[in-house]
Amino acid sequence: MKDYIPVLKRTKLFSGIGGEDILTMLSCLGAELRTYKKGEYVLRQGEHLRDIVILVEGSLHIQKDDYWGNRSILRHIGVGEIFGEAYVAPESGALLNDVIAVENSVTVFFDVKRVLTTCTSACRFHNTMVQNLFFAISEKNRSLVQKLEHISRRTIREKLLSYLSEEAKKQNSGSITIPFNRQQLADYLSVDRSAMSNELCKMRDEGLLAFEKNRFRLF
Amino acid sequence: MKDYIPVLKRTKLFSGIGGEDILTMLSCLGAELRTYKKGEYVLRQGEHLRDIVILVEGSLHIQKDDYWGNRSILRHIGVGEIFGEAYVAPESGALLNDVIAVENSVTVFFDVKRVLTTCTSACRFHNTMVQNLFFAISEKNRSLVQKLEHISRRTIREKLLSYLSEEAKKQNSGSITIPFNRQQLADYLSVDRSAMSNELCKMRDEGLLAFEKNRFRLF
DNA sequence: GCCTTTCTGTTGTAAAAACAACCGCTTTGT
DNA sequence: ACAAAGCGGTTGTTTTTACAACAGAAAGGC
Repeated sequence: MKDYIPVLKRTKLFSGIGGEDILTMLSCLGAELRTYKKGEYVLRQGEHLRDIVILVEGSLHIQKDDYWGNRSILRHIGVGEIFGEAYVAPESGALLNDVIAVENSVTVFFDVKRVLTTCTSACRFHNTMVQNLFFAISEKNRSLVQKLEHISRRTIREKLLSYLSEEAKKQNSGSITIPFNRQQLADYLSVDRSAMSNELCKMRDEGLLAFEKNRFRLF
Repeated sequence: MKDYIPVLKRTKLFSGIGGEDILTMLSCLGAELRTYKKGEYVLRQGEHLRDIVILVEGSLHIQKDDYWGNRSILRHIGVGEIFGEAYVAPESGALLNDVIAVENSVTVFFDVKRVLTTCTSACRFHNTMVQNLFFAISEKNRSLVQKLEHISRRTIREKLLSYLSEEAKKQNSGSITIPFNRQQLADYLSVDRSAMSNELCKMRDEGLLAFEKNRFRLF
């Protein structure tokens, strides 16, 4: 667990809390390290979640497969990101999505309800943590709205441009790397892969962008 | 302001707080009542928000119009619902959407940062309120995910069924009333109104559902 | 009551997406 | 090194959607 303190320190959840204190809190909160091989499930749709999870190594996809095997990718989780916060509230029902390891990954689980429900004076970081949680989920909320904006576009081209230009803004560069291959990007944008591939090549031929694998450059 | 205490008391934000205490808190937080006529803007895209807002009368739409006048409705806000929570975090940027009064409406604005940033021992409800805020935004997060699920469907029919059946589940009945007219529903689901109208009638003819105005019954 | 505006459904056409099948290249595993 | 699996691009066909234009019904204003 100690190895990951530097990562944890940089997460939104532990913002403003020192490394020493994090270690104390983790044990107090019953933190648990779990490892996954590529392709393994971290969480499954329908489960009830009692913990909040931080990814400390690897990468994950939050996704959903329907009856016919059509996959929809809700979001990509990178190192240092939190997930599961939306299901910590008492009335929140079962998980709506699967969480799956895209590569070998390591997570930290811990029972955030202890923070939320125990006497608030028990630990001086309770308040900080609740507030951090609030900011984290607030940010996730805004990013979901932005994803809705991409998906709401009517054509594949518009969806691509909406997504790629937001990534460019986030990464502060016209040259970006995305965490998806073609199929995954299509599943993320809810379009057909071949149609999307086609559109990408048209856009490239028109001089709108260039790409190689998962690196894109916008002009 | 007093007139709306019963409404406020039933909101998620003041859950677990008595009417008397709410009144005290409101003045302490600089709560402000604002009224809007049908069609007026409550908030505008690009603004920076310092307050959290509760709708106590009427109804609102959170929406966005692009350069060409295409409207996209993000969500409908009913009496007792909170909005703006996602923009209270310090690093959250400008508002991504407009908020507009669908009918004559009344809101309560108040500076929630006072709760989040002042010494937490100043008021015994600070912690309750931060926690309530957290649960509220957590629920909104889940509902955004569900909306993404509707929009992610590939055909208009699937989008309609996804949306309507979720409403039926929420309203716990096969017979539901939606807060949208046809154009608004189309803007909510990001499809063309006439195509949607067409599809609805086809579905009716096939015996999948029945409707009259904004009332729908699923079979 | 009458006029105007808004709302909903209808139709036809053009554009776009989904779907399916296939190919060559790369990566992976043994 | 070889076979198998995965990935990305291409093409043709079918389905679906967007778009535009219009008409009748309903609602709202004066």
